[in-house]
Amino acid sequence: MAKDRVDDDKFDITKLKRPSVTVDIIIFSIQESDLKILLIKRKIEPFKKSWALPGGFVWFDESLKEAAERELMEETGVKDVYLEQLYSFGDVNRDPRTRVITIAYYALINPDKIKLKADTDASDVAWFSLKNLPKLAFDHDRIAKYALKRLRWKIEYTTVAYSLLPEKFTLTQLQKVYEVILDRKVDKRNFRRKILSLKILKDTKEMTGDVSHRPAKLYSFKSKELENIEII
Amino acid sequence: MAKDRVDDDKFDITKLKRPSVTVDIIIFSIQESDLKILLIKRKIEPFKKSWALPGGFVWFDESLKEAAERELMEETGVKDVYLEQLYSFGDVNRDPRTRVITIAYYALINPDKIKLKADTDASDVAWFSLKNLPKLAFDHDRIAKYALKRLRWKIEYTTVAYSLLPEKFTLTQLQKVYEVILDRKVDKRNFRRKILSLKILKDTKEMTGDVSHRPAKLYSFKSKELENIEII
DNA sequence: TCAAAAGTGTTGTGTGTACACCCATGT
DNA sequence: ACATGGGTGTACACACAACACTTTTGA
Repeated sequence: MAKDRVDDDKFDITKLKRPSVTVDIIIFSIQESDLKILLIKRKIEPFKKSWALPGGFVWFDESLKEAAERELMEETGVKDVYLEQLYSFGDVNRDPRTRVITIAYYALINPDKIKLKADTDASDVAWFSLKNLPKLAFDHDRIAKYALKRLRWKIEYTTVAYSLLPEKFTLTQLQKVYEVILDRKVDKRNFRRKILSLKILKDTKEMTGDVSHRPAKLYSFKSKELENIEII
Repeated sequence: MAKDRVDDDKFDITKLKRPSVTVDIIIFSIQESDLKILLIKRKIEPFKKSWALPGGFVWFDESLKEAAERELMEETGVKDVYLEQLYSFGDVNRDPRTRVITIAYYALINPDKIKLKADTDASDVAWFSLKNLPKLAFDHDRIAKYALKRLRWKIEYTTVAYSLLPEKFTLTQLQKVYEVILDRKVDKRNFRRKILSLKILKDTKEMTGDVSHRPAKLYSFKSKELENIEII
């Protein structure tokens, strides 16, 4: 056993038969009070006409994160959004063509940026509610499920919620983000007391206008650094 | 942008210039009341004679986890231990030879299994305290640091501690696991009250013998399934 | 004046934290 | 008898959960 220890160094690493490496991205956003992800309809086999996560090969001269950023830009036209590595999936037969290992990322996009989706062809790119996903290509169901699990954790224990909201937002909007992601109602008074006690919000001194009910205060996050705090 | 969407399908994926893929493993165990990891001294360039994490190439016909299990077996002779994917590291120049993406795993080994290390050559495989790590090869410092962070989180919020202990253990041993990993003292009475209230331990009705002080009750975990509970 | 969302407090319950002494055993 | 780790309870502070009505605006 010990003798195999340096096996790696015995290979000519330029000749070894190598798996392919891709990145796939789960792009989350909140639209119509619902949590959605972006999917793409495949045009070729395998899984032709199935919906799949956006993704593609990692180039030889770009890092994993750069590959994910590039894919994100290609699919949505957005950049500088929250993007975090999720997990790597490497089962031998997850792609029927050949051995493909994928590094999954997830992105959070706020409504200000989403307008850009208009320039994609609506018939083969679409947002789907997580409550109503079609059967996805490859092992993408599993990946999407895992991403949702991570997002739920992340929103409870960090300040990522800012990535899903516009710069300025009301406490009710913030609460809705929590309710939609966690898929449960949250008590308004307790939520407000808790979130304000964390001192992570800044009162912008502005109010919502043009609403046919009482205007609400607008807040923004003091910091866009991701902080680890128990939020809810 | 949208037109690039199916770039992946335009490549002949058997010919694309591909990064190499390895797995590296951070193998944790508690020895001499200290948290240690297993390192290997490199015999060839680059980083010849530096200490590095055990690892090696992912074969074409094995999953990522199988590759990690194989490496673990090769280095330590153990199997059926706690093994979890940590993160994937893919900076372009992390290996000076060529493009190498590594999927890092971490393993937790209990003292019952560790005897096996004897059959490795002591001069090029060794356990190092995390408080006293040498400078590691490649980006392995960063990987080890990240693994420790994950382990700290994991032990606070799940029942993984069982993986670092023998089948039967005393409450003091369990507490020591927490203290060593979290690197802080824990109050004995509060710890015991908390851990017993979680109902995850079973009283084996046995006691430690042959100790020159009052014997202690031996406990075991009711379940070896990993449970997500706030432990401490 | 109505509809719609904004905003606001109190109380009970449970949980975390701080803290010190006696017990059982082997040498 | 002494050294060593095993084992136990209480009090206070704080956080969480449950719960309903008044306010402000536009239509």
